[in-house]
Amino acid sequence: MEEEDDEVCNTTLDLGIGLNKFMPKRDHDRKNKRVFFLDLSIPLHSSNHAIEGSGSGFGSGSSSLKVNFEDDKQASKDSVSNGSKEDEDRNYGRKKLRLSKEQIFLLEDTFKQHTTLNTVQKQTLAERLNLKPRQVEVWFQNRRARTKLKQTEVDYEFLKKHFQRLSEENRRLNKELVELQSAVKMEQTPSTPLPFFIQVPKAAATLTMCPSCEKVSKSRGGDGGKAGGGSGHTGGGPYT
DNA sequence: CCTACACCGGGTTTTACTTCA
DNA sequence: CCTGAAGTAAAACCCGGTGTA
Repeated sequence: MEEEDDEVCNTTLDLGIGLNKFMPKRDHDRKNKRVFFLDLSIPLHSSNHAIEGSGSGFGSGSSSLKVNFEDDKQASKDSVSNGSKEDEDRNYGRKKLRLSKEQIFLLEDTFKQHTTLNTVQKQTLAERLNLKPRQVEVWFQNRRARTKLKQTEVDYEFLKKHFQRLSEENRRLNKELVELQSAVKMEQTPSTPLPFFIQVPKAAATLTMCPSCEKVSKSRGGDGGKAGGGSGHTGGGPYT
């Protein structure tokens, strides 16, 4: 609604060639309206503004906040045209406005209080910032997008670390599992020293298992159940 | 139900500015 | 120091979806 007022009733006189920066292309395209402009806008950097008050009284309608754009050179340069020939020469087409520190301060302050604005709040804030409601609206949209992106990055980092912890835990548990399986295997091969004491039945002592092929066979009396060394199976050298 | 409108999120384009070779 | 290419942040825009009167 306020957009319509902004654009249809816009009194901007634009001498540039191409799209008027005060007429969002979106609405122009969509509604195909013919709009005439006579720019009577007040320059942002008129004189000696300053943020008076924190802006916390936003929306109350009794705010005394004023904005100083003077010490922000870029804002002065790029904000709403002051009607000079220089600006007119540069302002045709899409021109990106650089918001001043003071404007951003108030916008951020308002954003902290509420991340979305109703029509009245938007209008009020736009007036206090000497911006168009559409600009305030766009700023809030972009600000929400930035917040969401930042939150996504935070979430990603958290999940990444969580994944690393779980991977580490998984590795540790796998290692433990292998060790336990190995211990169980050793339990079945009494010829090798066990990591813990197990009383082996005498009958079992007569059995030997090749460590490589895991073939269990009855040992001959003379060898005394010697199965270690890994070479017993292949013959090896004569024991002395 | 249909329509017009406002608003929003997501994505893209454009521009101002910074960094660096 | 100057300059131009590359990178970045953010303003502006587009489009589709949704809620509401």
